[in-house]
Amino acid sequence: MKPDYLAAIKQFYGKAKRLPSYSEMLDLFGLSSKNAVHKIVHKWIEDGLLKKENSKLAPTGKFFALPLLGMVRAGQPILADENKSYLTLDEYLIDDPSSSFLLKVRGDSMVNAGIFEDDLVIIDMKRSALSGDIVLAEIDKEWTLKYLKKDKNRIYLEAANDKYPPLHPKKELKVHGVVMGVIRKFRS
Amino acid sequence: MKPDYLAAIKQFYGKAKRLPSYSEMLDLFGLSSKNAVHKIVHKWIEDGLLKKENSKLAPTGKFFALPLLGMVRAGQPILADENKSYLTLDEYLIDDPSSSFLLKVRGDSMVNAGIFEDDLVIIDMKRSALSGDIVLAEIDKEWTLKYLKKDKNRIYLEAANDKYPPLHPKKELKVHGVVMGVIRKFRS
DNA sequence: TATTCTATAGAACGATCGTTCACTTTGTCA
DNA sequence: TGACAAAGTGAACGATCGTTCTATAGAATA
Repeated sequence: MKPDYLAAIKQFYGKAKRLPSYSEMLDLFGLSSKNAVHKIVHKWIEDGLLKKENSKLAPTGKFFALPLLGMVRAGQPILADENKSYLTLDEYLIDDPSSSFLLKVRGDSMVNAGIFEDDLVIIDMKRSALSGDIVLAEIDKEWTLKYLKKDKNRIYLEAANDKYPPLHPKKELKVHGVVMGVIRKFRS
Repeated sequence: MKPDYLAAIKQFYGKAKRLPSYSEMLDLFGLSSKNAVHKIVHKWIEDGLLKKENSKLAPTGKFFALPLLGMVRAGQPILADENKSYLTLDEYLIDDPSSSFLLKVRGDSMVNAGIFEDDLVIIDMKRSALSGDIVLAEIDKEWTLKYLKKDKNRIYLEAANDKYPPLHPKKELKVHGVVMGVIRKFRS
């Protein structure tokens, strides 16, 4: 049974958020020669898992991203080598980390948009909101998650649930952020 | 206008997936003394953004994770300093990266579970599926995304859409993975 | 203006870095 | 069995690392 060096270094990166040095890999892999490590790393670089960037080791997307498969109806969903695609959820969903945050959803006003209670939505505070966007808004001092709509010259909010009527602001309507995406966990 | 060193290093990490060395920070920050960098980094360590791990620099969760806010009804959603919480989407959704992949959803058979066409679902191939889980299954050579149900001793599949009837396997039913979560992007 | 504080400069240091050499062991296949 | 390839050992190297020292410049304070 050969030791799985790749699993070991991935686990290290997962915990430390950095790659180990060669010396650390000696311990990690249970080896005693840096040359052995050097060869292993060299192979990973050739495989495109790692790369040398400014003469320092860094992971590529392939190293820690997940493969993305397409569903082929009535066939096995396979990721052909040619059009392989990998992505990390953070990169996929978050455009600007410095202006984004997550919000745990309360209420059922957006169920028709597929946003349920306890889902997490990613909010970008710097994005300019377009009509039709789902936004985090403050309408007459009340905060809520709704569709932003424009009717002639008036701006108002609309739920994605027939139970709730459209909301027209009496005094003011502030948009605090645009909902970029939603994530929901089924199992833990 | 003071240069925003933190933004610079975050941008570096976002691109390279590693922290820069002190020498690289010199360029990055436009400084010419490593001592200046050393003090800046020291401050970040004190603030809990970075940490020394095995005498090497590594980011903490606070460095790159997003703040998670709770929605307070009729109040501003605020993250109090005491119960601050940060998380990355990858860590939140992916339990075991080595046995997981993403699948782009086709069809509307799971709309009632809030899974729409073109959503991405995270599939874990090693999880054992429980009754009621959403699974990626192969039923009589056809691949599909459905609820896994158990009726007495028989196992079958059920859509989350009234349009579709339950599926009982004629010959075989293989579960290839459990749907751990779903993500949907509204804006790009 | 004089004083204090903070941020940066500049140089020096030992420690660790990754690379490379020659050599040995192990496993595979004809 | 013999030959070759793959994987690991062990030592040496210059380069770069992060730390620490003292010194200087500018802003803040009084």
